[in-house]
Amino acid sequence: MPDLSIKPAIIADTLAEEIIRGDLVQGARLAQDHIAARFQCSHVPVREALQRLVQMELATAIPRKGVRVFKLSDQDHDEILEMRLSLEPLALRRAVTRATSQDYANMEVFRHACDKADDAISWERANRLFHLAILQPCDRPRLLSQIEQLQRLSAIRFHTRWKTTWSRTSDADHSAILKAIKRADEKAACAILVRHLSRG
Amino acid sequence: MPDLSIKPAIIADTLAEEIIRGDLVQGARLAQDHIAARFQCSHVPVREALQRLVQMELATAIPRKGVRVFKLSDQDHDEILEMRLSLEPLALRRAVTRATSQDYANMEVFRHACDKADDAISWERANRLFHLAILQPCDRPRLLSQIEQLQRLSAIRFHTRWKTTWSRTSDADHSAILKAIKRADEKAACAILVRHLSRG
DNA sequence: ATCTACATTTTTATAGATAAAAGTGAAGCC
DNA sequence: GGCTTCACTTTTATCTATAAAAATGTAGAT
Repeated sequence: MPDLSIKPAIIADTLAEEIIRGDLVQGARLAQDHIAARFQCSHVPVREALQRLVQMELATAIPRKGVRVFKLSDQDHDEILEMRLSLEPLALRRAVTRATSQDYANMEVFRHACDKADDAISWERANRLFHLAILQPCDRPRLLSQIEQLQRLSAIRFHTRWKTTWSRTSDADHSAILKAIKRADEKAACAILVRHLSRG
Repeated sequence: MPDLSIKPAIIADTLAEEIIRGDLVQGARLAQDHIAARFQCSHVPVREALQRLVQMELATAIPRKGVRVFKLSDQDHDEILEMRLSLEPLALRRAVTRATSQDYANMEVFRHACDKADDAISWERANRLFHLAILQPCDRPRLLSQIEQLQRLSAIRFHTRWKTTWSRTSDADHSAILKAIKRADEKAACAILVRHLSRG
């Protein structure tokens, strides 16, 4: 969770969500003055916000030429998937052995939110939170935040591709993963997760 | 490679190296005015430089309280090693199948630099470049930069622990890895790398 | 009509000034 | 003596202004 007491954090947070959703089109220019006017501040905090977006890989900066919304190529997507397939099982194995009933409850919340979602945007958000929730108990902060970043990038792709054709479905994989986690079956949980992500 | 035409990049780059080497002690305060005076600029570019350090995980920021040099715990080290053991083989497998003779030559340069190094700092630098060089041909930019970050953090630990007791040695693992890469033996290359990293 | 050179405009990068929050320390009180 | 309060200092966060670089558009030449 970013700190929202500081302007750059607020601005970066807002823009990040818009980029993920596809409200800001890939390659679009992010001009300092324009954003400053929108958030009613000078462009100094905007510069810091843009830097945060660059660090999240949601934007690309070219010195003295400005920053643009990140363009996600097919090759980027392959790489991201590969990294997720490597890191998420790593986190999941640890999470399975450490999860408490409180953690289970938390996972269920987002599984439910996925199934109940009735538009692509809210489904994707819930999905992302679910996939993070099942890994949360792993107790590896930097592993989690790296995965979170990859999941955000995956979300961009989802929105650009299936935003319009999305339709509500109950996700069988999600419940299967949850069941495996609850019976502390790392092997099964990881296997299903890997299959689930590969289909993405 | 960071762009050095812009002040925040220059400042961040310099401070990063100092943090890695341990010149800046863990937990030490990074005050804007002080750094601004040192680099003869206002504190606006300093703020951006500090943000970059935070993004590299070389520093920790607390809003309205300032930023301090990152403190690396034993648990952090475990996590970093775990991630490296997961990501570096992933990169290495791809690198092995893609490496050209030009790449081999590049790897040799840094292997040599390691063996020739006669102080801990230059050895560590060469070592880091070697470990990156063997993965470079993988053609996965974000995987590489993530690994680079983890290697930087490993370097901090090296310097805090073995800076004083370091003595020159020829690294058998390094040449074994290179040989395996040159005969396109992914399995062996990964196995040696994993063992090599685990001994840390 | 197209290209080049130059002037104009726009945008980024940095400086300097100001506001606001946090830290510091001394005086007074229990 | 130790604790609290309040003024003072320091430091962070933000704004406004300026410098510098890039983009844009126009006029003139071929």
